[in-house]
Amino acid sequence: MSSRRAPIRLNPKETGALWDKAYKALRSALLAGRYGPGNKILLRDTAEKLGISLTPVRDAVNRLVAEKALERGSVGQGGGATVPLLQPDQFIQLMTVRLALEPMAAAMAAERASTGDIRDIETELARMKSSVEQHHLDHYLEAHHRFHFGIYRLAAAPLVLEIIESVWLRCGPTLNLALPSTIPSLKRYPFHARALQALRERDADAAAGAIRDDICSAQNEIALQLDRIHQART
Amino acid sequence: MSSRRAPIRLNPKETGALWDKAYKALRSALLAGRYGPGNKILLRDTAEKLGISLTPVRDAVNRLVAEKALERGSVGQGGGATVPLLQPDQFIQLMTVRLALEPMAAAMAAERASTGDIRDIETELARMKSSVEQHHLDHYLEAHHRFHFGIYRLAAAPLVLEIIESVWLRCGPTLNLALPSTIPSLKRYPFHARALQALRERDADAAAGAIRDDICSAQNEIALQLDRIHQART
DNA sequence: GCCTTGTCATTGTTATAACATTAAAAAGGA
DNA sequence: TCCTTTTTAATGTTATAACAATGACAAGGC
Repeated sequence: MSSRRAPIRLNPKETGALWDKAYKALRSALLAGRYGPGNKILLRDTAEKLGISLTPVRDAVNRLVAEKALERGSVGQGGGATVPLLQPDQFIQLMTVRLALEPMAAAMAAERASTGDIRDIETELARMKSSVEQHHLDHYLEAHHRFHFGIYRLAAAPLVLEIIESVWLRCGPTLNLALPSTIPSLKRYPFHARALQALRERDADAAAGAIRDDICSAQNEIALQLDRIHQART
Repeated sequence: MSSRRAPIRLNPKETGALWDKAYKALRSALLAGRYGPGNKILLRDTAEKLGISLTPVRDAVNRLVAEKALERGSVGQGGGATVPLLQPDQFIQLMTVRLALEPMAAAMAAERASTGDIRDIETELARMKSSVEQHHLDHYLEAHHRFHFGIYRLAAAPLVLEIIESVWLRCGPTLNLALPSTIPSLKRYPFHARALQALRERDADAAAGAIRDDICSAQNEIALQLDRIHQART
């Protein structure tokens, strides 16, 4: 028998806890917009889809509920967790938090960005542009996410990054709900370009300003859509 | 056989989910400082103490881990969840987030505060003062909490309030660790008084400034203590 | 003596089954 | 026909037992 060290994994992919697998599956489905606001998530359904038992799925859903990415319905037939549809004023509140945190993170990033870092951000911006031109909504959203977080990561403040991410997770589905009707045009390209330029110049104030304007612009655009949706549901 | 209906509750108080009972028990123990950083929480121990089974305790612990109020150890003998002891730089990051959110909330509060609201805040400030004079650390912490959140609640932005609260929950145990050695003097009384005065005058900028200075002052004071603690543990 | 190695106790994880609860469908009566 | 009551099926919750992983400790070889 070989030494006990060398923890050979006969089944390398099967490492890790099952609830984590369920958590990641649900989380990425949420971020990718595969679930829209109001969609129900049933424990038994999900467990069967993933080929595991109730318990780890329940753990994963509970965790997402704790992070406010999901809401729990009551038990019984109408049970299940649902993706929350934010009220317009709740949406504004989350955007207000973004407005407080993200410009700050961008400013911190501008003070530390290396040339290589900036090249990565450029890549994402280019990807956003081409995704829009080819009407690839999914690619656009993904690149948009990576553009923003590529910048914030440079702030070298992982806890701040994590809090920003949790706010994105909460607005995400609502944003995606309102987005398809308004084709993601290049309307906000100037803001992103300004942010990138500010990074190049190590100009903290300009970086913060560009991100602030970007968020404000998005907020105005989406809030209108949201109001319309909520009126229609009355 | 009697009817299956008639959901008579022999034990009316025992309604509600068990995991919620466990969650509240652990959370309030944390906020009260009964657990300090580094303390371990074992599932089977806690389950036995509360007289329930493993599952709901596990749910509660997992939720607190999701909220970052606890950290999970690995499985096995050394398992269990532990109350995190923040590294100095992590502490700074959380304070940075507070610095971004709380002055903003205070500014919003100043624009809406009614006379009755302000009277409530005054009460808490007086309570803080007398608690310090009588060296009642617990009372001081409680009043301090209520003073701040009494203000932020006036911003009428419950989601923002909730995010601020989650940051407090994360810094809480670490703050309590460093606090006993530095008697909570009246050093920061002027900041609190300035905040109150700004509320009276409906001066948003002044309110934000007072809260900002208060947080900065606390950050400087505690960061020093934290550094000392971490050096001692090396 | 010291290092390896096997065994064991401890503890989180998962699966399964019994339970409780709820909403919707079905049945019955005015 | 409509309202009330009963039933039923769907679904989250909890308990329990089997499982897996990890660290500690003791036994044995160099």
